[in-house]
Amino acid sequence: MTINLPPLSAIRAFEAASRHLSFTKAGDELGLTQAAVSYQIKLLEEKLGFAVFERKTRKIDLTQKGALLAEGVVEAFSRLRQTFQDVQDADASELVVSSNTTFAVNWLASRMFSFQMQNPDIAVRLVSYGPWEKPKFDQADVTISACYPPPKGNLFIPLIAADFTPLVAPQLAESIGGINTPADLLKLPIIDPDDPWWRTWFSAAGLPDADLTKWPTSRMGSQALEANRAIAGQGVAILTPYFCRQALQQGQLIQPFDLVCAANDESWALSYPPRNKNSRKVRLFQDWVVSELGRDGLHCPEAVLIGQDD
Amino acid sequence: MTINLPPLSAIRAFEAASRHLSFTKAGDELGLTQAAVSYQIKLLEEKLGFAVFERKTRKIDLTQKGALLAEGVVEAFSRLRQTFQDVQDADASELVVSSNTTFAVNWLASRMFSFQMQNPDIAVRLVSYGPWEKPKFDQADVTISACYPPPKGNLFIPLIAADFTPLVAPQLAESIGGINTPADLLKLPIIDPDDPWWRTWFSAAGLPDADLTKWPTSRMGSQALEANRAIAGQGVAILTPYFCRQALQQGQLIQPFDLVCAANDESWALSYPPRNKNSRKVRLFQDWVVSELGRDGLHCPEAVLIGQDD
DNA sequence: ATCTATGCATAAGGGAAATTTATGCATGAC
DNA sequence: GTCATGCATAAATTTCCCTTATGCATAGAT
Repeated sequence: MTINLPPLSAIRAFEAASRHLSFTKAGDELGLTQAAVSYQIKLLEEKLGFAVFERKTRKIDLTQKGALLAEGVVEAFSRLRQTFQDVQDADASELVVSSNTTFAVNWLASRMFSFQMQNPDIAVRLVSYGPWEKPKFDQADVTISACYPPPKGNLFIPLIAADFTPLVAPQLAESIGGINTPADLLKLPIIDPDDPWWRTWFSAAGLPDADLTKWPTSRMGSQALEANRAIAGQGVAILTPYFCRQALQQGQLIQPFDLVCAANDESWALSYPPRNKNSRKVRLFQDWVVSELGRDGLHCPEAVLIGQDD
Repeated sequence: MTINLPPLSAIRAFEAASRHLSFTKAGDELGLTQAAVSYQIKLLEEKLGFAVFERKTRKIDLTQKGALLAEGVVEAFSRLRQTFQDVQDADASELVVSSNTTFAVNWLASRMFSFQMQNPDIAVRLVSYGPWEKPKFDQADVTISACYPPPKGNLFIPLIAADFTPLVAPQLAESIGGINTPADLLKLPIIDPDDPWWRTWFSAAGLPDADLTKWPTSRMGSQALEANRAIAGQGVAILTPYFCRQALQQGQLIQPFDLVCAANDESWALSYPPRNKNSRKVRLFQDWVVSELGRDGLHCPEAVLIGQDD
């Protein structure tokens, strides 16, 4: 099955030289000197044991065997180039974005249209993952994640601080005569009481021992679903205010306390493997995300290299 | 026309890895370590901007794009291998021998059959060149020449000293009452009087001023033709005794004088370009020539490298 | 005929890139 | 839990590829 080929650089030089019938022109095409091509051809002839070019003065011709070789070699390289071209074209035209559901629903979904209008040559495929899945950093061109640090070596841009505070529908707050102290919250149904954010927030609010066990476990899996239940008046949820701007502005939800906690490691961030550093589609997407955030008054730091693995 | 391909060594590693779905096995096939393949694949992915393999535990799979690439790349390499295989097979099975006419007629012709019997897989093409042509060292696998030194770098085996002495048909010698002194030769027609060998020989025989101009110029071009004329009694020729062994043994020719001159640079020799150093067919031919000469009691020195150009 | 420009060959030297060695890590099998 | 397998990674080394600087031959021009 496996015949030993001569050195591939020699074959490549031969391929170009056989098309141009000139070492000098072949060198130009390959970005090499004439001497380099001459060297490679000689090497090839050495390996093969026969001449592939006849050296005339100021021109070269393929020998008979050289011509036979050239035919197959040129075709093989043509096939190679075509293959890479095709796949690279396909790659350039499809952007796979992996995002956790929260970000996808609260942020991406409503804005993606603008990206697609700006970049009609790029097809976007959005792959979201739930809160119990790990982001598939390696299967997407770019990933938006929280909680999980990207693999070492990835490029990383913090987007949005994952801060949180209880939010509640105004009618529900009224139903207990208004919410004045953190303890008042415990009079209401707690949406997703297992979310560790609750414990963090109650501790910061001076109630480290708040009993959160009396409500049934029901992790929703995304802030979008929790927010919907809160808006529907089914309970009080712990949410990131930025994602609920609209509901807050429109009065569907209110924020009873100024106390907003921030998760340390759990900011939303955009990241991608280093091989995409120069990828056009990834750059376009990153720039678009950053500019969208800018329109909300949020400014993102530069991309940094992740130095440590999880 | 010319798309930049990723590094060819990376493509080669990918080709093997995509067939084996294993870096380790690909390394084995290519004669590399697993680490080298891993490195090359990573390099390729870096250049392309997307992954070609999905790393699972203890196995790898092609990604979607990787699979597209693999198809074309494997085919292209298959084409390359086939091409080189075919041409190398063709090369191995045809031996082109360039020889001057003298050696071809006097020596090769009658013996070539034995070589072909010993090596039925090798087709021999004999290209002879006349005395006024230069040997085409570069167009033959192996060249047998005299007078012209092979190009620098060629391998070179002296075969037969080009010595010479006048030979004549016995009847012709009788016709002038026998040949007793070198001057007697001048009473007979001189075949090919322009051959510089005559001047050399007459000088050595004490007649540096022998007048050779009275016979018409007629360079025959090969000892075979001159020998035939001598045998036919048309004159006296200056010939290499080794090539006329048969005629001398059978009494068709006689050698009037023991004086045999040797040409310095003009021995017959076998030579070939250095790229054929390890060529099977050339080695077989060289060994056969040497052994044939050995049967005539002649022993050849080792091959030497030509250090100076003509 | 002489001169010039063009194109390939060659030698020496430098340097980038490929490869190896020596690890580490994850996981599937026992 | 332990071992074996297979890929990843870092550092060091080596290979060999390429360039620079020449030489040489000759076709074409004057």
